[in-house]
Amino acid sequence: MQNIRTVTQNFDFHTHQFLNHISLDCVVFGFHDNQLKVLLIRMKYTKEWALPGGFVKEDESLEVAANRVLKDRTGLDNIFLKQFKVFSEPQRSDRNPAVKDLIDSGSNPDHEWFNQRFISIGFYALVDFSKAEPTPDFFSDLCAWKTLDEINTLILDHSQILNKALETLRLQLNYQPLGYNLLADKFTMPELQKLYETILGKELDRRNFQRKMLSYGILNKLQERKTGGAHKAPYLYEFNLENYQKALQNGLFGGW
Amino acid sequence: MQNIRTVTQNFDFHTHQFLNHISLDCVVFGFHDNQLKVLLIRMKYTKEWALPGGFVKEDESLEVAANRVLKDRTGLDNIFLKQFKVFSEPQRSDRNPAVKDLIDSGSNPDHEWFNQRFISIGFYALVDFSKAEPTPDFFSDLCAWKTLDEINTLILDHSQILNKALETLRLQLNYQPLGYNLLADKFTMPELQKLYETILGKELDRRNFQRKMLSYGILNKLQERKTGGAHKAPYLYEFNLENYQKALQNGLFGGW
DNA sequence: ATGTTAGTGTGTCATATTGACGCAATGATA
DNA sequence: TATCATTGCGTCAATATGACACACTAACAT
Repeated sequence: MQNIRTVTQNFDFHTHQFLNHISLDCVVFGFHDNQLKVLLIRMKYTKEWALPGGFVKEDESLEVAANRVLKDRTGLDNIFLKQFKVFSEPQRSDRNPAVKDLIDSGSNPDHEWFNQRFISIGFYALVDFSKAEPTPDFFSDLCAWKTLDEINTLILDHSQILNKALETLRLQLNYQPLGYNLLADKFTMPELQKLYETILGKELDRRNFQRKMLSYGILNKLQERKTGGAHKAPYLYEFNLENYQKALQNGLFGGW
Repeated sequence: MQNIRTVTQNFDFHTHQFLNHISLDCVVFGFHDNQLKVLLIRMKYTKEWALPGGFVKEDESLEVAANRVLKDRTGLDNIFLKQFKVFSEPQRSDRNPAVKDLIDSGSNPDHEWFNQRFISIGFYALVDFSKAEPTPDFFSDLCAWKTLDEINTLILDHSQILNKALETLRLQLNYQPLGYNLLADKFTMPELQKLYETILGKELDRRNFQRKMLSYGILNKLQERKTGGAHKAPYLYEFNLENYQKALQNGLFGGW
């Protein structure tokens, strides 16, 4: 019987042609002022904006690593997180020439590391805007929420990652509930609708939205109303956690 | 102004605590005899069954690597491929004790490599069963199609990967067309329906299925009928490629 | 205090979609 | 030529959807 030595003796493990660098990038969504926001960091040296991210330790799963990164960036635990795509184009780590010069200059011993191709796992996260405390990391001097239209160029392929995250979120809206992780505990129907509209990028009929949303059975209507607004006080709702979880598992149906 | 050297001087790049091993695993689906089949390989040394997979070269994207792997396994180019999840649990590379002994024995210099945790990107692929030529790789002595109920234990967490692929496929069925990559050029409505039923794991009403499928406008009905069966000869259909592509892009609606 | 205004709660109605089923036609087999 | 399982094509009630009407109310300006 041949042993594993025989089997593998011709296989070229040790040339390092298969040693890849892994990172993860997080698209962190929050909802505030009836607007969808994304958490970004600004690089210390180049002042470019980027998605928060990090590396994966050898004893961590990606999910654990992403949670660690987001705990660092927001102070929050148990964030709603989902892998959505891996980005691995060989050119994805190519910087624009000006930035590359900056990095290569100063006889920096780490520029080799920086110029490697990283295979990056994209996560999107949904967090309660009001509870997050944006905190920069080792490479950045700023961490802040940005609305989508405030975001111009991002580092590397991060714009592409952001767009894909949005696209994924839009798709998921069609077969799973959303809102629990983005809204306060109590919220109004118009607030929930605005959230949906912002993500979908289109307006929805107020009355039909309510009908459909209620039909899912994931909301508890409260007696309380939200006062202080300039108009008729809307009722407050909360999610029915039990049914919400079930709906996450089993899926909803009907698109928007 | 601080330069990048200052920025990174305290960051521990070089401990290798961030050097991960990457692999990819493919769940290759085919359809034959009205049954869904999955392509598996059998390991030379341990005789365990596994999903076909491979490593990613430093100048390849994941997609290119997966195409390379599948070209090797099936002889086919331009296979329909989709990432669906990354598997990264630290224990995922732990083998069962008996197998581990086999691998560690024989003073095999590569057993360290084999016992590493690999972060593996899961792909699923849809291929025309009749055109694929299953071919084992360097580590395997057999490559063959298996129906789902013929599959028992797979190596490592490959069963989990397979299940997740199936689950993903089921979900995708709700918002994108399927069939072009799995069926022959011409096919009958009952064949298409069987495909859907097999993936969903439940039966569908023949007449309602046809109505819904036709409503998508992705089929061309041919004048030809399929003879040879023991009963009334069903019409043949082909996919309307233009509309099929559009539907892939824009999505369908309504679930099963 | 009163009217205005914009946002809210609730309901209606025509139309489209869905699920469940009927029935005649057909092609190999007995 | 009869049988039988399967196919093509259709019906109908129930349900879901999209578009819209109308009354209500909290804050604000006058």
